[in-house]
Amino acid sequence: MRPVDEQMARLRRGTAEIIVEAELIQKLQRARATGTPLKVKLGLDPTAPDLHLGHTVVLQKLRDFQDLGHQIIIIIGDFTGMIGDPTGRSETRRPLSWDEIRANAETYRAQLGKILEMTRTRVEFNSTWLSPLTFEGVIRETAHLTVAQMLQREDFASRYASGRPISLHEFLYPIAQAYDSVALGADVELGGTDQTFNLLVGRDLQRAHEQEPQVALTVPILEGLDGAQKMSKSLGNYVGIAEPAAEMFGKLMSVSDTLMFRYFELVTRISPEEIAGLRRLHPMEAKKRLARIVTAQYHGEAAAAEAEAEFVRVIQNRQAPEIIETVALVAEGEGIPVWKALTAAGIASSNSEARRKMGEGGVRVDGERVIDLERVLGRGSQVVLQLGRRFKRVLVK
RNA sequence: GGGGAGAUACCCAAGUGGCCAAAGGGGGCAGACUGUAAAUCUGCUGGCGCACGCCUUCGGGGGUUCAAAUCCUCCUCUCCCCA
Repeated sequence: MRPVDEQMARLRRGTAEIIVEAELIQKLQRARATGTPLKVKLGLDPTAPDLHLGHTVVLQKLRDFQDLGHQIIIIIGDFTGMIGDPTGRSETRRPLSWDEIRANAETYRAQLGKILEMTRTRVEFNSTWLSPLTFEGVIRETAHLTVAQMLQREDFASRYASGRPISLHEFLYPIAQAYDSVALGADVELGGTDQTFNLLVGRDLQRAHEQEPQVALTVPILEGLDGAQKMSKSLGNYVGIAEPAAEMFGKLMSVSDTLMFRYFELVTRISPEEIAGLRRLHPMEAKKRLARIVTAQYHGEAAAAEAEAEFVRVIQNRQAPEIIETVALVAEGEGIPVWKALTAAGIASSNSEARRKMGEGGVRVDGERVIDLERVLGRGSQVVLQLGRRFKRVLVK
């Protein structure tokens, strides 16, 4: 195991907060002296198995621990998933079936492999120890925490203050997560800064069980493509790591200049010095580098290069994409009206929208703007339909 | 247990019998300008072969009325105050 100083240097990078840093140093020292790796835990929600760049921030930190020779443990929160981490919006979720959980876990495994070394990664389901907890057991655990403690959580406090509902079971989420730490005897738990409270409850509960409290290590929350809210699938402002290369590249190019450097910092492994250098480039060039690096990370260099070429072609040079999906449509009589073709090809979500967009000048047929609602695509014609950034090649039969 | 307030479209929020497919804002989409950035400006933002027409939508059911988001009634959910 590397010297503690060296380990700490790596672990501190890109970290938001380490609670308590001195304790982490102590743990590392002991681990090194006894040759016992630390147990480092990260919980994942089983309901949304599509990882996005937001997840990669914490996963890369987990990888750091792994590289430093520690035991990393992924907890699939199949049990806690039934509760749903309190966000104010989410209600109690529909419990997932075992098959769904298994399927999601497999999806995870495949995606996690892009960042972690899966052969050295322990994966656990928290239903293993949470399901057998009796009501009596739950009472015993909840008795260790107080309502005042729960209200320290910002989300609860603000909802309580503004009169929005807090379901009782929502209190149980942090407790269940904390119990995971107890069950594992975790030394460190990772999470985004929004997890700080939950991680701290873990410390409290471990103390109550006379375990050495875990160190809570948090990483910054990555802003989504909108640059404002946190990246999340439900907000639709995310870049999934399993997305096609071209899409990934395009999404990253649409990020704001400010956000771009945030992404350089949190999503790539580039050193601060290099990032400083990139600031001197034309922002567009720098952004292409970002898109290229990230895309290559998940799709390989070749695919990233191709994605960039496509970007230049379609977006910068305003040409039609290299590959456009072809849709065959059935003509009615002489042909099919453009607006109807737009809907049928799945470019517009309704006929009304298609007509509307035509009127607004947002529709092109073979690159030529078409506003006339009467315009018909004749039988046997083959054209490229375009609404904004959506392209489809249409074959009228 | 008692009293009060509330539930409106993706979100916030106005509307308290017809002029309401429902103000305004946010978000989103499209266009202009660009570097598919940001900022700005413009248009649109329930569906229907498009029709000052029809259908669906103001928490859910039932009712009053020529006409209901608006009135009555029951139900479900939420918040506040008192106990």
